Amino acid sequence: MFLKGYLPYRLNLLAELTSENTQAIYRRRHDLTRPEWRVLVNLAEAESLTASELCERVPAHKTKVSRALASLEAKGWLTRRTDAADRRVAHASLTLKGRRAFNRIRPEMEQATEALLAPLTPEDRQKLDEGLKVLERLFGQA
Amino acid sequence: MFLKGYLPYRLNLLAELTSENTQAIYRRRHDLTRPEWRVLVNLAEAESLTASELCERVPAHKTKVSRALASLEAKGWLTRRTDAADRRVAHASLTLKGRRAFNRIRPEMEQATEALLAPLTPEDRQKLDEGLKVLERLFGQA
DNA sequence: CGTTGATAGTTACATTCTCAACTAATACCC
DNA sequence: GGGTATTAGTTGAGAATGTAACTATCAACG
Repeated sequence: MFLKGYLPYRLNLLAELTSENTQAIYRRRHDLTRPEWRVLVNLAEAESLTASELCERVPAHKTKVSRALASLEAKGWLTRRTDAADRRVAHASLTLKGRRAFNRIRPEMEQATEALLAPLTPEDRQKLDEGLKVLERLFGQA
Repeated sequence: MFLKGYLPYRLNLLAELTSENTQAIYRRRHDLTRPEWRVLVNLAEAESLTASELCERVPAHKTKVSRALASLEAKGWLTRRTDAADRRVAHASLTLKGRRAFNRIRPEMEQATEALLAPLTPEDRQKLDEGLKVLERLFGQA
């Protein structure tokens, strides 16, 4: 069958299957969209970021980032202060509440992924990683 | 950084990057959604399929398949006839017009993917394929 | 038969995404 | 400086998606 050997199809399908468990965690259990979750992760690792910087890192379109920031701000998980030198720019950083939320969610996410990959041998994991690295190099993500 | 080594993130990102070119083809150039495109492919390879069969093969939720079928039928690319024995069931099959459309789009899709992967050596491709197969076996898709 | 429960597929509603237009602030350049 | 073009970020309209409810048909069991 055509699609079965077709790279974009294979990747999309595997991405969906792999994301099912983890999505359930941030969506259902913590009421976050994927952009919100990713913004949270990036802010947790960066002290403070502007919307543009988040667009690059997430990565996502600016409208998604903008709405994710607004939603997380409404939750009280982050605050924004406008840059003194360039008043178009706002620096977002997690509040204590946001940091705690991340620290609660992160291990749940890691556990879910580890549970999913539990049946894989170290050799399998190695092969998987190498395969993905091929593409990451291709896209300059490596 | 946490996400960079995180499998669901890596897969989703690679899937998105890989799909960009090909999506542009079926979306912009041929005005098809992804479910529509996948239904088209599956019907092109199967003579005739019910909505349920398509749900399994695409794979997709029945609402997506239902809408894709309705849309492709409106385009005149497929017809449906209700099963004689079970009148809940409808068998969809491509019209000549639908078949021709698929034959037009398919090589464009293959070319786009091949262009994307052109920089990869045979060893790279081998590694990529093996990595994906690890996951496909995990999910029983192999 | 007739009631109850399952199944195939569609429809409705709420959420999310995409894309374009918009506002506000800054940079460029004569 | 004053006009024009860029840039940061937000908002709005329409498409696509997810979830649940719905219709129609069939199966099972008394």
